[in-house]
Amino acid sequence: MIQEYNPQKIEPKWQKFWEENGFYKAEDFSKKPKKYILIEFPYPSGEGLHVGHARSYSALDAVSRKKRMEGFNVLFPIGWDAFGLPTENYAIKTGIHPRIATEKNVANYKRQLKSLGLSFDWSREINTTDPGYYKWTQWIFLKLFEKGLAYQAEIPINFCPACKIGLANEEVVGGKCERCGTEVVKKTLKQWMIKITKYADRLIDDLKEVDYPERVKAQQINWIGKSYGTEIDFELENAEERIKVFTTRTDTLFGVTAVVLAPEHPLVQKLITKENEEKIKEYIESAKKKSDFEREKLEKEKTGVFTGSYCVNPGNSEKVPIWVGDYVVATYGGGAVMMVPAHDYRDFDFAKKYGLKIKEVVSGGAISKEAFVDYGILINSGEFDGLKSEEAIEKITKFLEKKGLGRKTIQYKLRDWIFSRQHYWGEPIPIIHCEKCGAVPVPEKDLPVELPYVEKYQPTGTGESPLFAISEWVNTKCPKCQGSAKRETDTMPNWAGSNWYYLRYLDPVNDKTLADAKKMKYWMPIDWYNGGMEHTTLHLLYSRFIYKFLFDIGVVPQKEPYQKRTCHGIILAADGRKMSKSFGNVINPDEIVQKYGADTLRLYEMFLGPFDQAIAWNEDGVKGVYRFLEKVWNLVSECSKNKESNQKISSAINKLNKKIDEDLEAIKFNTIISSFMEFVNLSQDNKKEVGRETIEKFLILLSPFAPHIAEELWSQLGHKKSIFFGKWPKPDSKLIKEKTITLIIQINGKVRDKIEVAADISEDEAQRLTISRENVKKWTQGKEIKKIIFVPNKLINIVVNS
RNA sequence: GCGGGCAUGGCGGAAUGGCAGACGCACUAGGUUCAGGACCUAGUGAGAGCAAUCUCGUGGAGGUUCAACUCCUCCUGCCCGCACCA
Repeated sequence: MIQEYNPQKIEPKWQKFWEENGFYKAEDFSKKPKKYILIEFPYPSGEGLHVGHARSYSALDAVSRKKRMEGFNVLFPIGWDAFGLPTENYAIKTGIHPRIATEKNVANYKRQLKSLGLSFDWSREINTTDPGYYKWTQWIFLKLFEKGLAYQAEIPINFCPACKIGLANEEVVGGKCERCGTEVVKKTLKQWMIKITKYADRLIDDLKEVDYPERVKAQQINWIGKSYGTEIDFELENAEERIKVFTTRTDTLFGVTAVVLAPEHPLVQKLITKENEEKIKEYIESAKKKSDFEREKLEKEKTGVFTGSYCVNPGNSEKVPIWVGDYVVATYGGGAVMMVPAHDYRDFDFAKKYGLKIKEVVSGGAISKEAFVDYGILINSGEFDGLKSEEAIEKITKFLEKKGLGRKTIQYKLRDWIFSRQHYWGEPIPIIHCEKCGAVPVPEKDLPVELPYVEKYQPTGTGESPLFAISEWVNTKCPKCQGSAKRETDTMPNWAGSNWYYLRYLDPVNDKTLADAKKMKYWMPIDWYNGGMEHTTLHLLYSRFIYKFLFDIGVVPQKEPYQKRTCHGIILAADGRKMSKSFGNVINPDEIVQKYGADTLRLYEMFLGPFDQAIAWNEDGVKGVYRFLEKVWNLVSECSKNKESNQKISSAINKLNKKIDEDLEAIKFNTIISSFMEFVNLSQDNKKEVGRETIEKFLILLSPFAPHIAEELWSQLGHKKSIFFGKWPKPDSKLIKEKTITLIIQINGKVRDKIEVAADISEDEAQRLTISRENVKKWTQGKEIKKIIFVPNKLINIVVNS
């Protein structure tokens, strides 16, 4: 059997063998306990698989393989999130139809994934662009519509002038389009919106029930941005309407010296007085032209204009001027704030700039210099003087409630989800617009509304979807009145398909329902979901919301889809930058597989460093792992004829066994790989003492991580059945215990000596041995021994006077 | 500003409060080789010493403890997310 380790030869052989024998098929309703292990399905881009994909897939593949060997019925599926902009942009550039491009890219990804020996259940492969799939994406939309959670609104949206598309807030990064980097502008369009805000509280509260990393929970909570406060009504001097402001600092009500409205506030037009009219209209126009990003850039330079009108402070009935300022966010808290310059930094700046009054109402600061924003004792606040801020908030709110001019309320930063995209390559929104009946849902029996296959999928440039130009598709009949009507031409964002894809894996070809209820009951929830940190406030939040909605309408069995979430760190190029074509620093996994083999790539990616940490690629490190596999190969050939292991080796293999069990649950793949290396190093130094049984156990332990070499050596050892039919061993704690240990001797906590002693040495015996040592005497001579601390199996510490 | 996290050799990193630097890379010396590479052996935190051994050492300053990379307080620097959110 001695031949050289040649991964190129053995890997394709076993990949074929595993696939042909259906090793990875998950069995519905199996009596074995189930494990649903999920990776975020990839977007099949033209660039091909990234080594970052390989990192998380290899790790979760190891988890899946190990769980199977432990007797679980494992579902580890794969599919394609294929709708969306990158493919459409690629198609526009190259003239290749997005459908063709997708097919090509999927085929390439598939080849690459298979070359890594990942144990996906390919029989459940899904693709979000299949009509049979997006039928159910559309069905979910109809349900949202039916329950009043999908609605249309004429709103100013973020618009990318390059992609010619509306963007959700989440897709705007630093004022720029997430995809192409162009500066985003405002444009008012009629958009489909989804009421995710209705689920804000539950999205926060139910985080208690799931096992997510702390930072993921914190980020979601922060994103939803729940804050408790008071809504206060400021009555107008000359009109019926009231200006409603939101504040968390109700205690500062008596310090209000102006009310500031966002330029978009609906009352602005009404409040403009004749003498100020021109100035204000000009100001509002210029504010509207500015993008959000520009507004943010000018953060320090606050601008505004006085409307000429006044309102009344409900606390002290003072007359308060009304201003317009673009630092007030239109979409939060009603787009109006009460300005308290003495106790808010922003208001302080604004008041200084325009010479507004600064009135101190909370003592403790030096308001002539800067705003005092901490809590304190109230002053200049009439009957509330002397109260602490906390009490004052309560009492002033009650006071306002009595007068009908204020109430406790809660505000969220989270906004409703803009669900329309003016693009071709997405799921058509299943709505028909009828002049008589309005927006009419496409009847369920007519789903899917198929995306027409056309030659012209370029953006129209007017902000309309390319579908708008396809008249034979657009013109249809109203399902209600049979009159002529037009189809909705916007498509869904690509989050739509990924909202629920994990359910489709359970029942990928069902055309009666999105997935059979019994199957969902068997498989859900997902036991372990790994993905990128960048999806925390996007896909992860959206899909939790959709799952909750599906739960509410009785489709899915629980409130939360993902029991445990982990996040992988991204892989950077060797130069520490992001891997990017433009930097020319991209590592293609194909090259590594060709040069070193899939097992090397898999182990290296796990060995790199902590799984959740961003880390730079290092080709020299790859070589180190390859050397390790060569050592494994040689070790197995050399030790296969040995009979039994000595005590040291059998202790080591059991320790390794235990270490893998523990570290896998703790997501510490890097230390698992180093433990394998340690064991091999030890075995190399004790070749004659490594018995056949130990070698076989070692191969079983290695098999989830480096499946090809393990399977090959297993078969070379004469086994007829695959190593993956082998049972995962349990560490034997009796064997782990060594007969002798190295007892550390400390004097005053410093290591001064070591002795080999029996592992079960008694405290008295250890003391006796220790005290008689020359090295110890040297340190204790002439000193009083105050205390001796004995830690069994570890150390003895002698405390002396210093 | 708010939230989350991190700081350990030349590098990536390891250490249930109990031998700091496992494992890998790089490097040095020797062996092997026609050569390059690969491989084998030994060494590799800093300083002192022929050596045994000793001193210092986990961003900084304190504290708790017989014992601190680990726990607590403060500070500094860096990374990630959010951000004129009232």
